[in-house]
Amino acid sequence: MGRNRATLADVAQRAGLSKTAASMVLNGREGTRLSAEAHQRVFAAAEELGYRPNLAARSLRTRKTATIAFVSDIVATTRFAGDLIRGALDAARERDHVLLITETQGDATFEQYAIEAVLDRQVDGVIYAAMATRRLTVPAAILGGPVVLLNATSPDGLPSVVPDDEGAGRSVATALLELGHRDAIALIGRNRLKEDDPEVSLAARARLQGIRQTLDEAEVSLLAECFCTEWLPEHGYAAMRGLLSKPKRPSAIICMNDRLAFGAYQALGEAGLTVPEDISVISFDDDPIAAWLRPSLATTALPHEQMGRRAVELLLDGGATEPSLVPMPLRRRRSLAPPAG
Amino acid sequence: MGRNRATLADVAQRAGLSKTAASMVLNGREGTRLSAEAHQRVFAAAEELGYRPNLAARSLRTRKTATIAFVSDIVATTRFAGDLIRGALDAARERDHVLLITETQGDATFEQYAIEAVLDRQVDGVIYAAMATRRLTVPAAILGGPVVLLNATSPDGLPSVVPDDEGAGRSVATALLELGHRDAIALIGRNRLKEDDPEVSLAARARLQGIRQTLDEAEVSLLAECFCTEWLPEHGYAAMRGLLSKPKRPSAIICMNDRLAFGAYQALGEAGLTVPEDISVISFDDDPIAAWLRPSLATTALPHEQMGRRAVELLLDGGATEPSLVPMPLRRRRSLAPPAG
DNA sequence: AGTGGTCGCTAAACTGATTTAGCAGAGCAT
DNA sequence: ATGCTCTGCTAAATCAGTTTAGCGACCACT
Repeated sequence: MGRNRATLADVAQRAGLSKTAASMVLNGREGTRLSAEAHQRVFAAAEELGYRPNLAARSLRTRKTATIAFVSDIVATTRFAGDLIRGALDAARERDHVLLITETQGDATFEQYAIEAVLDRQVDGVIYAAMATRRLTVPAAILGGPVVLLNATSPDGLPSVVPDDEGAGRSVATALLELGHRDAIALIGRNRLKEDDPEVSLAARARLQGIRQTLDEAEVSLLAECFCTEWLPEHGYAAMRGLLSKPKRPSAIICMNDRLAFGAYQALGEAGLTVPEDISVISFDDDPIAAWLRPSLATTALPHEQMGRRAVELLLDGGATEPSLVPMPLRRRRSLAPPAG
Repeated sequence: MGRNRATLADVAQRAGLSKTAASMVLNGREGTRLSAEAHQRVFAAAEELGYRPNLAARSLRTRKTATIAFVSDIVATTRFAGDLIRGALDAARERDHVLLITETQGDATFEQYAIEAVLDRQVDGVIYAAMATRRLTVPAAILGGPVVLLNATSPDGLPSVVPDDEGAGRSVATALLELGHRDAIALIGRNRLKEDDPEVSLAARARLQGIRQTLDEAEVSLLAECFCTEWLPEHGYAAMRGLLSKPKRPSAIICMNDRLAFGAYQALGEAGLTVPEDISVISFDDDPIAAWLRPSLATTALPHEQMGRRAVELLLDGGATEPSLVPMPLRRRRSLAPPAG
């Protein structure tokens, strides 16, 4: 890989100058008194030789690698991981940095290994990412340098980037109120574990709080709240069937995420009910299936790409230490209508 | 990041030996004649100081970085990218390597930049990945070192890893034949562009070929073939409606991917038809939605994680130069049944 | 006694950059 | 002629490892 690349010494020699001179010219050092002609010669030589500095050598001296570690618990599970990475990648490229990616799989041994691997490579900073928004404690080993938490917060008061789930809760509730829904709004996806343990999820509690607050202000209370052990389609399906078996049929359903909503759609379809004429549905995440459903599902988007970007910006450009809340925009789609009759 | 780490010189000093001795002991060099006691002392000193070698310094000398570049066209678009990366990450970790990830976004400028960025960092090899299985030409710049194509092939005869789409086509057709489907099998997702231009897709042609071959051998011909401009749910929906409007109703549908199948499900649901009692459906990819659908969708899985793993193995351990075909296992699910009546 | 070999270890070179310290020559004033 | 400053540039140290070449002590053999 990249054998026989020209070195700085080659450039210097061709320009008839010292390595020192070449280095200074190429790095655009101010305050040096090299002649305009020397500049010319160095640039020309570098160009002709296709010179590119050896970053290993440079970072040995400067202790900068222009490399950021992206350490996450699980890369694969959700489609969103890719967006987080892509956003980070973009912002990193703009700053001439590159991303070293590792995965801990939530395993302490792997985490230890991952941290050592990136520290050994002298990364300039670490983005510690979680795939589900939650609270976590970062390993002490990485606290020696800049760290930003992505989709997570920590008790250490480290800079962090998280989605504004509470705001999303408010948007969702407001959207329904504006359409005239009031006393027949049901919620699918309550979950004690997610709501009560910040190390499992921060989203559940925040979303619920946003919804509650908005409804309270409008003096509306929920018709029903369904608990689900997981937020998967099958649970949404079961919850929706449960709701439909009750005497009072809801006019609108809020699902805690799009997969639950997908399950709810299935139950509604089987029951011969139409979205949104019979029942409106709104949800969270903006999973790709939301746009694919018929009718398309209104939801609040998790801005993963922006979050990844923001994390890199915080890491390299510095900035606020309080958690950086990224808004979750409401995607208005076909699944919303005023209540029937 | 990682300031005041102990250096090899520190270890050597504490052990009362030279840097040379310390280096040799820690690298487990054979043929050196250092005493057992010297070994002890070095290990002890390294342990006590928590010594970890500075990989920048090491790679300056050895020209090895234990780092692999993972260059892909698009990281985010599909959920599968994560699996590809995860597999690669796993295999890399097992070999004490780490992944440097960059994205070209299909843009020549970005690609140029990405390649330079990774070559500057002296990576030991490059995995050049495509998100849709296709043929491509790799930039000359990376040919100086080991390269493996992932989910792609190239005219240069570089080692590559691709899914066995033709085999998947055979599995799919065989599964239907075994259930007794014969003259009423329809296909959704023909697409001239994907089938004819290997730079767009290799999957479409291979899948089609596998299906055709198997059906031909059984002397069965397709009832209908629907062309779709894209492989998205809406196109599957439209195609399915088209099929249902014809006099002879199919007993089974093969969709070229799961998203098309999702659309087909929607159309079937609206038409009041039941899967699999009225019509069986089978497909390709094993997108997460396949398992979420009701009834769950039979499909052939794209083994992305295994592919990522295989790519790293090929790169580091060497191996066959002919394209490495990774089998696509058939996931038998609820959407299959013998033809009605 | 001289020679050769093995043992256990080290000094120094080397990798390719950055950075510090400083040198030669010109110009100017004293 | 001397001292001073400024200009334009360079030698050498440095970063933290790996690797080459070889040194001194000890032993065996002739």
